[in-house]
Amino acid sequence: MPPIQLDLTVPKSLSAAVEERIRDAIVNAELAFGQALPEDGVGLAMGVSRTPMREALTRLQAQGLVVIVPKKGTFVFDPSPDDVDQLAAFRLMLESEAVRLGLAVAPEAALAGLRAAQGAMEQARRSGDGRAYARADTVFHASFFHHCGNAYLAKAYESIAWQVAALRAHLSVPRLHEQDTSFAEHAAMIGHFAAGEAEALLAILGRHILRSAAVYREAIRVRGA
Amino acid sequence: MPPIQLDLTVPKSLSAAVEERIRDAIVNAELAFGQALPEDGVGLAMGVSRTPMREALTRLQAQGLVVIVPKKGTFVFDPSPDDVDQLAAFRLMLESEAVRLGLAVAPEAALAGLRAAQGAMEQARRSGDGRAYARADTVFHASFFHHCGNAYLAKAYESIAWQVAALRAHLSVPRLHEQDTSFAEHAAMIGHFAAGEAEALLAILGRHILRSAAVYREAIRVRGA
DNA sequence: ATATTGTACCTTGGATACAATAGAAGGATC
DNA sequence: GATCCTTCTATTGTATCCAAGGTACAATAT
Repeated sequence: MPPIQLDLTVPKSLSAAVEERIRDAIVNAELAFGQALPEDGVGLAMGVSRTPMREALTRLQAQGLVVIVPKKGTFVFDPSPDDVDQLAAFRLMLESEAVRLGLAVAPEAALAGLRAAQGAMEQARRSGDGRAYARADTVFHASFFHHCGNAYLAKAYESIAWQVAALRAHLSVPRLHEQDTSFAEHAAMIGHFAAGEAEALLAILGRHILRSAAVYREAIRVRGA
Repeated sequence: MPPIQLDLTVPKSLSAAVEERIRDAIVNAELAFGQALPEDGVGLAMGVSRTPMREALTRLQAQGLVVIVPKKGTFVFDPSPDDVDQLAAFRLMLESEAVRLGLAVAPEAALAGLRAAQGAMEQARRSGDGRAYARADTVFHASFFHHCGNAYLAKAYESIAWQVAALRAHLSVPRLHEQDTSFAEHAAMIGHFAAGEAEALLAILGRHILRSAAVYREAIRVRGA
């Protein structure tokens, strides 16, 4: 007899719910960079008290999404152009390693994840849903880490992935040309991954990441001026 | 008239103090792997209430030093042999990149840090202070990150450095031969760093890290049996 | 007019009380 | 004697209260 499998939505704690909600708000650009987040502001609006709110903010700080200034308050992170560059460089390092490990450890599983994400991206593109495209983009890159076999590497990526997603949401200029280039690059990466051609893949990945970083840096520079 | 400049030691928050204290206890092997840390246990012994204790534990979880199980309790992290391997592989990746960046960005400053740490190691070795040697060892490796010019890379290292230190303290067999090998390797790394010989340095670094990982893995395997 | 000071208000830091849940112990029943 | 059910305890999750630090603005003295 096959084992019974039931889906059970575990009642997540309030602090976890608040954390997710605020994170969504940040990565979906509902909250502006630098926006203040008083503990009794957002929390009371959701009907929770300051305690779970504080926990949520503490964890969000660990994810780099908010900055807590002692005795002053908590604010949505506000990256400088230099931050964007450093973030991209770090991301490129992590993702390159994840690609190499994934090819060595579980190429089939990783490839399946990549193709699923690509399918979602294609669908989003056809329906013109920019937000869905961005989500699928996030899933695509996360696939490398889900199958790299190193939990620490994956955790490190998690610690910056949300910041990257937030940058995408805040600063992406919805130019169709950009999306075309991006989509083509993803397809090319899948091809190289399937063929086991690590170096060719990494070359595209590097261009891919550094180009988007340049876009974000410019957007921040202009906005800051 | 020049502006008045006075040093004032800012009293750190209770939660920060508790966090440091518990972290010290873990990395100095005062607490065993898997040891339970109820919120009202350690906290009350230090005269603080559960609130700062909870905050401290939350942050320690982000540093990988404790594991919080919902509704069950908080426990000192308890790495498996596989964890040790993954941790070492991740650490090697981070540190290799830090070395490359350090050589490119601020070689003099990094070199000064390395030499200072080496001095401390030598002194600790002469006085036979194993704990001081371990601390200096930690400082040595941290030097690469303090001068790599990438805050995200440095932060990622921080998120695992304490775990590495804890492994050292819990599992290091104080064999003099090991310390001799370690000391010689550090010296060789400084030499290669000063000469700008990245590849030679990285070769030693790889051996250095993977060898200690092998020691820790074996120690955990034996203890677990 | 300007610099300083007093003050009100806002925000976080910490403590305590209460609610909810998981796990263990113990007893009753078959 | 084993098993199931109950109860009890230990621990975390959440709410609320008080204290302390920080900011901004108005009042005041020079």
